Amino acid sequence: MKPPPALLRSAIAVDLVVLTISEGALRVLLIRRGIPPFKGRYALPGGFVRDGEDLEDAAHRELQEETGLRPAQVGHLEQLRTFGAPRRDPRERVISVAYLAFIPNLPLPYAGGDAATASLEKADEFLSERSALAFDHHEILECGIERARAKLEYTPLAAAFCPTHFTILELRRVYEAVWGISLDPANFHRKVTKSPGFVTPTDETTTRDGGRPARLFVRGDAETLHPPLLRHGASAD
Amino acid sequence: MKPPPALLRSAIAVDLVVLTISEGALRVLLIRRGIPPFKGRYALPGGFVRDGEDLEDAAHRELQEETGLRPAQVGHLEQLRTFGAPRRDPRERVISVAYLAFIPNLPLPYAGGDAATASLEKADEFLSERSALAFDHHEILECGIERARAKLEYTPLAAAFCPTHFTILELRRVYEAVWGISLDPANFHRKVTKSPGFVTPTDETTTRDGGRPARLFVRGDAETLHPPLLRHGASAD
DNA sequence: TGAATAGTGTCTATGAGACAGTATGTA
DNA sequence: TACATACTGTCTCATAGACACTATTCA
Repeated sequence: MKPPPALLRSAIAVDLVVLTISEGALRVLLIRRGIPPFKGRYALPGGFVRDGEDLEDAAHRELQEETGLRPAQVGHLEQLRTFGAPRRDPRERVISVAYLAFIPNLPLPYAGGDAATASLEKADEFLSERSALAFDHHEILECGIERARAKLEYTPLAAAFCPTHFTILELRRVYEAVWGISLDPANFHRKVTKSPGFVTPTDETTTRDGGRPARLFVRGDAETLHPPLLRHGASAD
Repeated sequence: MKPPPALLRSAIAVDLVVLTISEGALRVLLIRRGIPPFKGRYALPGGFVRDGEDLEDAAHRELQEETGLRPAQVGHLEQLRTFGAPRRDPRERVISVAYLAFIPNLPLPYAGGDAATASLEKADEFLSERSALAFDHHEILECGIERARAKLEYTPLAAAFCPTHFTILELRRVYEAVWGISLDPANFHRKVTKSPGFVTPTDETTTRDGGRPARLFVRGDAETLHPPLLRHGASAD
């Protein structure tokens, strides 16, 4: 008789890929590690799940600890994937449930607590440098950005990067930053305003983007776009 | 000073949503539980991750234990989502990483070991009966089937339900079973054969589906379909 | 006035869907 | 021969993309 194989009992973490648009670029929230391993290296924010705490609650708690954002201020939060390779943390085995968050371009309320070293960095710089991040965080970041790019195709979640009232130009800038391409303003305008449930017009306008006053919209109630807004054929910038 | 909150240490499980097509219907592999809790109820196959074992390896191991299928015989395996609500298992907290598998319509080699009670059941029957499954397995099943339906739209993974050599009719039957609709044979044929990397023709034909001999195809090398094959407009059966 | 953006019109190319029609096997 | 399925042709409609054009603000 073989002895039964030892079952795993492990710590559970949540890691966060927090994305936002600022200065026309897709940015990701990173912290600089103050302790080994990977001391001084950038890493995704995250932490351990507590006894009795739901996974998504843990993600919201960590997000609030790092950014000060309460759940209602987060544009979108979804589970991304779970990373659990045996040696992904050199100290001990950790199963990490990664979450993906979209937040509007806000002045972050504070950078207190663990977050004294948190900053928003350009996503493409960390995508191209494979070993700039601690642990397996490069793989998690890749996974999160690819998910974000795909979600913009078939959901109206681009609006999660915008303030509650936004113009079509501001929405287009989200697509251009996330996909890294430029889109035709006229066709984009028609597509978005004609897509049922994508955006809802208000009777307000703004001139904050310059030029002729633009109508302000709020998020629609659709969960998916039919038909989708495909990046495939779009012209590279 | 508050005491630091207790961190979670927990068992890690993998649960499997194993889908296949047989007799024209989408079916899911279920086991009948022999022990409490939920004794006698249907459940998704699954088990605990071992010390030092990778998550995907654990999924393959469980799949082989339940079905006898070696990794190479599995059409497709991907991580689905992680379920970790505090009371999802009434005995103790378990974090379960769910996987989704597509397997061809094979006579399952054996039903030994844990799998003495395993069977392939019609998916839609268990989708509509919310409390027919143990634990939160109904939610996991819903998640898996929705993922499968979506994946057929923008990937060539329908072929993962087929034997290595298949006809366009057989591929269409996969779509019809998973989406629960009927598709126009002529348009489907053109769409699939013209979509780059979806299927690769061989020089063999078969008459196993009746009628004029049909060309046999093998899976192409594309990972995604451009443009996708959308279920949106398709006519309900 | 010119520069900038908003928003509409319109032409073309592409693909989906409906469905007719031809090809080639089995019973 | 009847039939079943394979596959192609063709028509119509919807949408994407290119791009011209008008509208409305600010400097």
